[in-house]
Amino acid sequence: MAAAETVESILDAAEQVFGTHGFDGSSMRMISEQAGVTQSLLHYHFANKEGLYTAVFARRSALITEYRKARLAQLFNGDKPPTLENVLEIFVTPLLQFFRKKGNSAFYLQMVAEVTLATDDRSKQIVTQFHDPSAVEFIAALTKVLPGISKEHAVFAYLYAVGARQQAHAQNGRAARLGGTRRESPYALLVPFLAAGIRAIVQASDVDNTMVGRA
Amino acid sequence: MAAAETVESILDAAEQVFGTHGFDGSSMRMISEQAGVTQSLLHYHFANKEGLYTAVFARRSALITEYRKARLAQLFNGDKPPTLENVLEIFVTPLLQFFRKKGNSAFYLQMVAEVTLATDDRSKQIVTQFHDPSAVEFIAALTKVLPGISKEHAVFAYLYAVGARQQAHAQNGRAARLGGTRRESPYALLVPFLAAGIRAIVQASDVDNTMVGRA
DNA sequence: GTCTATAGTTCGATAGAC
DNA sequence: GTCTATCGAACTATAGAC
Repeated sequence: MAAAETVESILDAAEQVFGTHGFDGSSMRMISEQAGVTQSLLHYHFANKEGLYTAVFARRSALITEYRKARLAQLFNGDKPPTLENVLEIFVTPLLQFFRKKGNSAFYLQMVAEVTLATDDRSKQIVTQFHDPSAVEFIAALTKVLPGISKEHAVFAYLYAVGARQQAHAQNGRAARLGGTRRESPYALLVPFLAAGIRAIVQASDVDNTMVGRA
Repeated sequence: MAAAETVESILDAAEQVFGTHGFDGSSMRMISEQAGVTQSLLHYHFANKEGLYTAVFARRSALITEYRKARLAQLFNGDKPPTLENVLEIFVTPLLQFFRKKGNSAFYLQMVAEVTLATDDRSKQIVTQFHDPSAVEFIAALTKVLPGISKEHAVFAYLYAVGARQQAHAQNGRAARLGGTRRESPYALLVPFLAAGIRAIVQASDVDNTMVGRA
């Protein structure tokens, strides 16, 4: 009956190993050793490697999506009219409170980056099931704070933001290599960067609409 | 003596397979079948899997870096003073002319995205050797067209741009899924988005400098 | 330079004891 | 629920013929 804790330990280990080496670079043996259990126990609880991989996303995504949804709802039900910056702050803030082990948030973000960029069916399925709901929320929020933006441009704005955020939290040491000293958080500039960039997209939308209106 | 053409065929096949399945998801067998040669021939020409992987980057990177370096030099030696938009256009333009087979540019960009986000030593080594030189060029160009920006902020601006561009050319179908109809190129909005975002970073730099001056 | 054949390792998954 | 033991497949790499 201590199985619940065992399952959590396995998921923690899987998160670390999958986040570090990717799906194909990770083996069930590596994960079982990291978790301190035998390999067959992984199959008992998660059937196969793909099931374990999916379970890592399933554990986090619902909580995170609901949390962000709640914060956006709170924002739009407040007294002051929400700004683009308010929405983007919810978007870029790392959600450390959902991780039991320090450092696992970086591993999970690495896993999200992998499936977001990959083209295979398994990755597409995971993004569709676990991450698109949150994306839809943010795209809707963007259209609320930016009435001039088109649906299609809001999608592009969201995807650009996803990409910039991925590089901001990349743990590969490239920023330090390119920039010498590394005193500043790459998050500090992200919100002003995204806000100005997305407002420029709105202007492009307006120009397009105007030209369509003329034609 | 037709070996040169054979080597190119192998590299084309490796580019496609590595770009589609990643380093660990690709096997020497898959690549040899795609190239229409035997597996041992891959070892004869490239010693091992890592050697073949590295060779794919080596074939493209020098040419691309030199091409961009030349276009930037041409830009800064022209009559008109270059704008941020001029620099960014060179940055976002896909370099189709360096690919023998149609579609391989997408595979190569996928490979670049993988090593740029990964944290293992092999990926770091490849980025350092083959992509950082081009990054240094762009960061220098940014500091030229934006005198107020700090070196560190220019690095962040460059990395944000890398991330946004990666999502813009992602071939995973997510934009279509989130945005309904897909009539517009995700590249069209990228330059105005990045230009406005980076100018916002410059303003943040100026504010920082002012505050440092006050303290 | 290109092939066939295979050695040696690691993998995902399962059977069965407790 | 967790373990030991192992099977069969797939992998990287190499030896050796031509």
